[in-house]
Amino acid sequence: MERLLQTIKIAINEKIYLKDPESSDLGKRIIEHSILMIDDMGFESFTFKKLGIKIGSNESSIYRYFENKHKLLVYLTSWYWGWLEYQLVFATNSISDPKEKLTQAINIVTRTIVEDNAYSHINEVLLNKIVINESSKSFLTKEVDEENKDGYFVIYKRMVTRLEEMINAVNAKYIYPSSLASSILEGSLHQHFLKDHFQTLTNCDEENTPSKFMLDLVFKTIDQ
Amino acid sequence: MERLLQTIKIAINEKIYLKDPESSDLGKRIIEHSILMIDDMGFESFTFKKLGIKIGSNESSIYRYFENKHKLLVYLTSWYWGWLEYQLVFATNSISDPKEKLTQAINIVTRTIVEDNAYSHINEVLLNKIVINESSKSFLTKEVDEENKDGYFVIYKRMVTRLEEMINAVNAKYIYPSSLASSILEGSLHQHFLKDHFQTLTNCDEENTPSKFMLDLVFKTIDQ
DNA sequence: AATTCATAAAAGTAATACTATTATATTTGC
DNA sequence: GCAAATATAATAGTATTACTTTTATGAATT
Repeated sequence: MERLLQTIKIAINEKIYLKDPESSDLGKRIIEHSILMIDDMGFESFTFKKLGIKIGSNESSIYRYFENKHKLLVYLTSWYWGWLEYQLVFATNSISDPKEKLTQAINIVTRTIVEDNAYSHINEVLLNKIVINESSKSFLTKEVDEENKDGYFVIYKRMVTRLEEMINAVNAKYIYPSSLASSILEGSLHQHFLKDHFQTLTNCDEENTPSKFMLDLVFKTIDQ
Repeated sequence: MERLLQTIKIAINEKIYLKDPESSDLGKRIIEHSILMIDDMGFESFTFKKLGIKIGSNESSIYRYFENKHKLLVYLTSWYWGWLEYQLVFATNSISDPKEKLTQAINIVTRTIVEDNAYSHINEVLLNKIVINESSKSFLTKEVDEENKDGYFVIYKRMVTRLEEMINAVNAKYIYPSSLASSILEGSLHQHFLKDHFQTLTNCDEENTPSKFMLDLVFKTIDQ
């Protein structure tokens, strides 16, 4: 993406980490290799001990950055949504026609991520895969209400609100704008998952992308 | 529900368990109390050791029924979908008008579950809560393809196919019937979750139910 | 040169997720 | 009615996880 992004830091709620991983070389290596390892072995098998061995550091040093692996997952997904939000705003800001704006927004948030080298230590393609496969686990917990109160999910919620406002701008009479907005995000992640693992449960593939499915669904729903 | 259900056993793929929990009193207590405990403490905190203590049995005895707690979760969700499938077929079988049939189907699969005493040891209300809060964890794993090949998710897939066929019967020209069908199931679980934890991300509540949202979405999408 | 700070190393703890072995109680088949 | 088979319970043990604590070391700062 734009060079501009290289100078912009995605602001993550400070409660999620103990020490900002962007503030040191070790912190960046934690982020870089946790993405590679979670993608490779899945969140359940991933441990701080294994990560420590991989980055030639000690388990206890990683614990100075994140209380536990759940918080690391919350951090990674927050970063992803922050990164995507930036692209959403950047790409839609100058569009005045509400339909065109919403179309572009849906394209951005539902597309398959391709290489982006704005942040050298973060592989956005793999991070997108992690969001598809693991991010539900960040909020499907008994602690969700408490963590929500502490602002762990603000960026995600802001994304939904942005989409909701764009839906409203197209059709102010539609009575489920936030349900539709949240469905665009979760639904497209789910269709991406299905196309990789349950092809019989989706019509989405390389040609009929989740983006096309969602655009068709959204505009038929609100545009009448 | 109907008494009929009391005599019908929901058939679960035998690979999911080591010994059929329906075949013994201990097995039924395992199912009964695992539902109560997973609802109460969440899947992460739930262990076979704690379950053993609760039912006055031993951890090792539970391991003779299920290899691990993941398989127990797959069993519980499969049972739920089998139970819901039965209600879906029962309630829509005699309807000939395609639109009315699909309407009824969506109502059944998206509604809030209320008490049902057909199976004395299974609390369907709590099981529905578990499906909302935990069932994604049954397929968001590194083993999903292997388990899918072994038929762990057949009942769920059959449900999606049934909905897909009903969508086709209303509009054979719609090109995303299975994506829409899978979105009805996952999307409604997600809206139920949001209404309990993230009210700002949904318009659904007791009045504007997920069923109404889904009916509106589906018919606007395919009915034109 | 002294202090502080970040990281590393090592050791320890409680719990988890099992497995294995043996004992006991119950059921069933002849 | 008894032996054999089966189910369950009890006990103990293992490797790993998810941490915490303490101490050491080196690097940067004052």
